[in-house]
Amino acid sequence: MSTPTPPPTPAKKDESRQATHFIRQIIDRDLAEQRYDVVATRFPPEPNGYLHIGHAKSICLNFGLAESYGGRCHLRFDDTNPTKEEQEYVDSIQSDVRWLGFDWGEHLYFASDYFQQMYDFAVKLIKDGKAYVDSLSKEELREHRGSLTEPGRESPYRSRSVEENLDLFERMRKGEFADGEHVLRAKIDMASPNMLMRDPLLYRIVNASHHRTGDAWCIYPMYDYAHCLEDAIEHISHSICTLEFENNRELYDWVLENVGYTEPRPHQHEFARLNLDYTVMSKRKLLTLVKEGHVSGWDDPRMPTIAGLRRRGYTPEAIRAFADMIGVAKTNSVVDIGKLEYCVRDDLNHRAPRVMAVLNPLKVTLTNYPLDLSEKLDASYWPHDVPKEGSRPVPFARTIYIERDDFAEVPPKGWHRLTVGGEVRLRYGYVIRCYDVVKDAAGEIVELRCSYDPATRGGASPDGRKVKGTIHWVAAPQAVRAEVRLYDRLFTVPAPDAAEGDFKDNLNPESLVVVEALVEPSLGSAQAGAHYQFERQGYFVADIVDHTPERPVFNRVVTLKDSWTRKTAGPAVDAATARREAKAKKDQGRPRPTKLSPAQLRAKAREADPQLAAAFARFQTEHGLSEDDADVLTGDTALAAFYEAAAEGHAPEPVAKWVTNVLLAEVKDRPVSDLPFDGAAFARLIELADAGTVSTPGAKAVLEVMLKDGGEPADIVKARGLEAVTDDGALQRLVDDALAANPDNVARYKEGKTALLGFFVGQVIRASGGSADPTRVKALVKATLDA
RNA sequence: UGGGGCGUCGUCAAGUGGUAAGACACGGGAUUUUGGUUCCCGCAUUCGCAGGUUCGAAUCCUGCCGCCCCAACCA
Repeated sequence: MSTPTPPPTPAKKDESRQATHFIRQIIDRDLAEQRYDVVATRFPPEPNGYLHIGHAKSICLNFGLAESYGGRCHLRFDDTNPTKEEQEYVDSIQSDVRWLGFDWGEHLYFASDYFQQMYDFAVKLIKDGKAYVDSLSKEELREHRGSLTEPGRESPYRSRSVEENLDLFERMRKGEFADGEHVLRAKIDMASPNMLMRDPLLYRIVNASHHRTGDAWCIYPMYDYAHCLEDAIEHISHSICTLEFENNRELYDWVLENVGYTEPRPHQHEFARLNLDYTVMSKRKLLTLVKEGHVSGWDDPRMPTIAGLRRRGYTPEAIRAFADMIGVAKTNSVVDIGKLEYCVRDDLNHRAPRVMAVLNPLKVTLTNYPLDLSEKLDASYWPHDVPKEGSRPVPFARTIYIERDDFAEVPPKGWHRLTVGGEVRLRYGYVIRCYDVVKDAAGEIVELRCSYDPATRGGASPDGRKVKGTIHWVAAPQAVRAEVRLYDRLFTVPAPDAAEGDFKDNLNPESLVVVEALVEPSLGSAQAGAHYQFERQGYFVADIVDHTPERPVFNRVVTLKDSWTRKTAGPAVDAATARREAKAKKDQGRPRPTKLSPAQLRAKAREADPQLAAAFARFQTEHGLSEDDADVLTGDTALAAFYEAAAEGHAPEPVAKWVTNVLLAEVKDRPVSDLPFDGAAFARLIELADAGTVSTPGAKAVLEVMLKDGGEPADIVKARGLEAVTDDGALQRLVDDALAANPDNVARYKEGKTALLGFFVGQVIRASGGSADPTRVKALVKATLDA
């Protein structure tokens, strides 16, 4: 034997990769600005169901962030609704998070532990006149809330005195009222365009026993009131949640500010939740599957729950790799379930020993094998490319079983397996040849009669003969019977929750197929939870619940990638398309308010203000501006005035372009009236650029300075040395340097990659500190390159 | 009186005025006693569409289009 192949060096893969996503950028910024001393995140599940793979994404994000920034991550149960929450869920959640490989240390918290503090804050809000007890019925409340397009109406109880509110709220707490009789609301704004700000409910009466606080409380805080307080009480720095809470952020901030929290305080950031195709992810739907018995429980191996994936045989490492792979962003997306499968294969490949198991047995008799011979063949647990040691003896016999699929009477083109008159190698065994097929009365093949070649023991080919196929097998006398559960995706369509009708209509009837398999004897001693690769078939795990030495039970985690049968792959509608189509159907006829565009807003402003309307007309007739430019410049008075001042005594057209394209981009939402310079100064800057005294990028640099400190453009140009460099000699030297520094790109340019021209121009302009005149640089670069 | 978000390859996803990263999937080849693994190679002249600004635009401006979220005493 030569030296064992060294393990592949992971260096290449690991060196650069610290995924930087928008949340990391926010944290980096906050840390740089010293807003927080430590990064503190939290994973805040409500204990009303089992965790699923979507939660795993959030767990990996929150705990991963804390770990990588040397901070902490809390596990906090958001248990503010006693009617839905149970201790069973509290326990399962903790065990799932731990199984995934994360540790909250001493930071285990419950929202219910803060009920008194939250109550006290509510009293403060009442005393400050910022909260009131409302006594409207549920229906009245809804009516008063208005709609997406109409403002709400204030409740008649909104003006109750502080004393009355205090009294009522205390009596609510004491249990003097029935469910729904009163609520505590924040006094914000019933006309807010954000529905959540229309005097949101803070507390409701729920006469129910809580799984932790028992009957100590009969009023419970609402999510929007409670969650931000939980974060603040725990000194969370970055409160990360999913996109559907974007609208809640305004209320999150309102509550914290109005109960008196000041910076540094927690801030909420939202990312896109995970969607996977061919499954459902909502707790409600998962609960339905469990309750109606479509699956065996929360830990059914077909469920996307952590418990289900664990039982299926997924590893924490695979799930974490998956979380890394899919990234963190704000785009609503649906991830291909193939990525999850890739991750578990990739992980199991190097940790699952190879064994042989026949799922659908076909009897084979080796008619020239001595009747009295009994031998054991040595079979490695690992393929040549997994750097691990270990093997087991596998008994061989005159009668063996092979996979029914590995024989074909009429083989398709490209068949590598057994056929009549053909040869195939038995893995670690012998080369055999089939010469006869035995069928029963129904025409079903019941046995193959083959000969074996004694010279090929161990699968060798001493005569150099080419044997294309190698198949797995088990010796009949020693074969062990095992239950094998073949799992497949739970649904037959990529977006089951979007399709028409009930999502359960799309359940895959073949998501579980149980077979009685014959496995090699070494599997008789398999331990529950142990992973194996059944060669050529897939990865399997000894079921952690049902597997026993007497009755082995294996779950299929995932099949092997199969480039032979794959060519029959179906058309595959992608999930996003399916969802979209279904949604379009659902939405038909439902009135939706349409958002006013900026153009409409500007038109409205002009309608309301005759001065603006006049300016709009004047800019077109007197200044000769296009309707578009005139429109943009007359959305508000300040901008119109700024432009008009700048245009005074200058050519209007370039001024309009500079204002709309350059200035607007820089000031964003800041009103131009706040600028530390006026239109006239801006006009002088444009003149400098027009005259070629400064280049365009140079002028933008000047504008940066003016935006910050004001000042006279010409002075800034002089002070910063921003005069345009137009001296060809100096420019040529810079060009030569840039070309010399990038020989590869010069070569690629000459091969036809002309897009690189911009690259070289950029290099030269950068080298000049932004003062080189781009037009000249471009000409020089091109001439030099083409020479 | 509506508001808040999002559109970059089949699927995820970098990119923040100067060469459209990477991964999965897919196609081809090499190695292979697993039709597995591994290794090479290929795979967006273009970033929802259209105008504009700029020497140069996925990135800036304008318009249009599409998608998601909000009217629970759920979270």
